[in-house]
Amino acid sequence: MERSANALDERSKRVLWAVIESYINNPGPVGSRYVTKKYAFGYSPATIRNIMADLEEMGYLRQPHTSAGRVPTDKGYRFYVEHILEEEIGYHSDFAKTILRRFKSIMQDMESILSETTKTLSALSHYMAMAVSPGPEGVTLRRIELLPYKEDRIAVLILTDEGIIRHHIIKNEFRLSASDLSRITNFLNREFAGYTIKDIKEELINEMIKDKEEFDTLVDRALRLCTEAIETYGANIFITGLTEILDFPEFADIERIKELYRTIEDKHNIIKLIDKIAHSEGVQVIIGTENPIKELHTMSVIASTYKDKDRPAGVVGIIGPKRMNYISAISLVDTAARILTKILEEGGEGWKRRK
Amino acid sequence: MERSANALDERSKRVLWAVIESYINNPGPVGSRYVTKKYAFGYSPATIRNIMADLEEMGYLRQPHTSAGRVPTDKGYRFYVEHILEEEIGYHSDFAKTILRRFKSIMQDMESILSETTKTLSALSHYMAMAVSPGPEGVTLRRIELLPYKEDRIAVLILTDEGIIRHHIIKNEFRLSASDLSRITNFLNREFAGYTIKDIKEELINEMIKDKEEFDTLVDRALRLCTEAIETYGANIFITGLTEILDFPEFADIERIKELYRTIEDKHNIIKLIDKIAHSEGVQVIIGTENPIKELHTMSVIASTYKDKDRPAGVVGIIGPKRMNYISAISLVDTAARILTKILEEGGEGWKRRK
DNA sequence: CGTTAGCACTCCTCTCCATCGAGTGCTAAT
DNA sequence: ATTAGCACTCGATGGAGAGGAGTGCTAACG
Repeated sequence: MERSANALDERSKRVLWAVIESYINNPGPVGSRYVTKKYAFGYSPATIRNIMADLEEMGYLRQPHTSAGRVPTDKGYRFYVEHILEEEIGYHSDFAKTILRRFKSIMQDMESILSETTKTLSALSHYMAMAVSPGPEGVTLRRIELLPYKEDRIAVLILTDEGIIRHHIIKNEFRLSASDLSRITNFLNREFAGYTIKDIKEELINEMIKDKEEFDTLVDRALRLCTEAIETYGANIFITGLTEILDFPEFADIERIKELYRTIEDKHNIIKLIDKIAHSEGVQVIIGTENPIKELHTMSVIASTYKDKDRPAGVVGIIGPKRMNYISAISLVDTAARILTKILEEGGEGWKRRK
Repeated sequence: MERSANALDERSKRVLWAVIESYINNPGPVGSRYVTKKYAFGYSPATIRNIMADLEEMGYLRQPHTSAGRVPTDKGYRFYVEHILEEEIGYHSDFAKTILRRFKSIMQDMESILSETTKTLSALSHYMAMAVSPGPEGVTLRRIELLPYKEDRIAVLILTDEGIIRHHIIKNEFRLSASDLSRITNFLNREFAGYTIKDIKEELINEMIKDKEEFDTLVDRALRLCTEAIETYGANIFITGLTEILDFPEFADIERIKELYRTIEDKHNIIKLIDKIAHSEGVQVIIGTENPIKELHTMSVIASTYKDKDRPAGVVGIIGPKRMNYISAISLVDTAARILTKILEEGGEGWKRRK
């Protein structure tokens, strides 16, 4: 009955698949009899038990306690999603329709779109949804405006190609007049428009401050002013739909909820996760302990990057229990990423109206 | 032993006070013996029992079940906070210091300040904190800017006296040029600066659209454009610190947490609550069933309005279990409201630097 | 007449234990 | 290799009983 440690024959695969599907559809360990009833394999429970014992030995399943049914391990889920990912991922047209309809009515800045996306995504998937806006390296400055605000304040408006808008208030340290500001604005746009925020932040400003002696004081002041506004630029994280997953039996334990809530409230935590996803191609599935965030070891994350000019811009995804409907979740996330990529593409040409 | 239905003699008051304080300090019904031990009244438990029975009859206390200790009713808490409110409310200087220190470093727009305020408030009180930014009727337009953005988009920037900044993207339906926009901007500022958003929304625009024939088409277009941007203006609600109250024994029940979370996630819900508070003077305490929101019947809300030009602008407050430390919570909320009022006052004169 | 000691009683909470049932692992038969 | 049969394990369920906190009542007291 010995079989090589990692090779799964066809029959084992089918049983493993059956166990995982059963477990996803209703919680609680799945037993050998249930599998034989639900899936007509043509084997008796005893045979299935043998196979399940093998699968356990190989690390795909485990027993919560002796004489309970089997439950998939992270390795088991991994097997399951690998097979899903091999298939063509279905474009989720319901989702696409819903979300495009919403966008048509708002047609707002990118971050409003991301916020709407997470809402739609969590409503349709019944899991938590998250989205991350492009970071400094993925955002190209289109226009910067310095406007006189209050007596000693200036409002800085940053408009980007990606449809992200940020405003910022800075002190008018040098008591610059409206016409000064207008001149500075022109200068800034001439110098910096078309560069990414990251480039502006790291290279240009440093460089120009270095040989500032060559410039007149107004330019020097312009650089100092916009430094503060530029430096605060950071990606925004949107997370919605905690209520959606609250009813899953895996959150019957109150400590779990508290832990989860604390984890997502601390958004810096999520950054770690994003890095892992941002530089990979296609839909990423992170199961349980594969997650760098310890608090999410009981959860699965499905995420994908959306792109701008063929470079990864931001991340969109779903967070749910490990026992989640991977097929529909993967399809939803993939669709979301495609839509966001499309919006950015069209945005580059001026956000043409969809027909 | 009968005594008139609502009059509390001095001794009863002292006992009631003792029971409530005991209950606030540690959960679980408080018994007659505990009271005599902890507070040296000079009476035996039996006497206290009699008094407590009277207090129960009058509706200030109740028994969770026969032969348990007493627990305050909402009426009991009401008695308690009325006495607190009669006293001079202590200015919470720790809080004031902390928050002013933070503001000094950010010195940002009003909504960032509100966001920071809730964070500090929840961290210091260990309850949930909320804040509401001024609504359309409390916000005076200082400046509006229309900037060409993408090919067929215009970015609208709204700057207000209260330090609230909003940006909005609208369609450039009329293919207006940069110089058109600049002329429109001038026109809008000339006409509307100094009015509240509400006034602009309701009266001015309607009026001007009515006799639009008298105006040239550019003005007509200007009005239409800014209508959309103005109309979306709404108050923002900030709520932080759910994690702070998660550990209180009243949330040992998982359903309670879910319910609470759903309640605060639906921000429209909170609006109802705000109305009740916004038009009252001083610190408001809303105990349990006094709350118009049914889901908050097990909670208490402590809130106060902050003002701008002597008119109520927004609301800041704390949400916690009924069994909460009212004395410190009231002091914190009062201090927060005063600070925000002060910031708005100073903002009116140009956000002068604090010395 | 208010106050107090004493005592029976109530009701919650915790723990223990028996039962039940689902599901396994093993063995022997096919 | 597969299967039927069976003993066994372990969690879940629920009832019984002990323990304890606290009350309400009564009768005695100053």
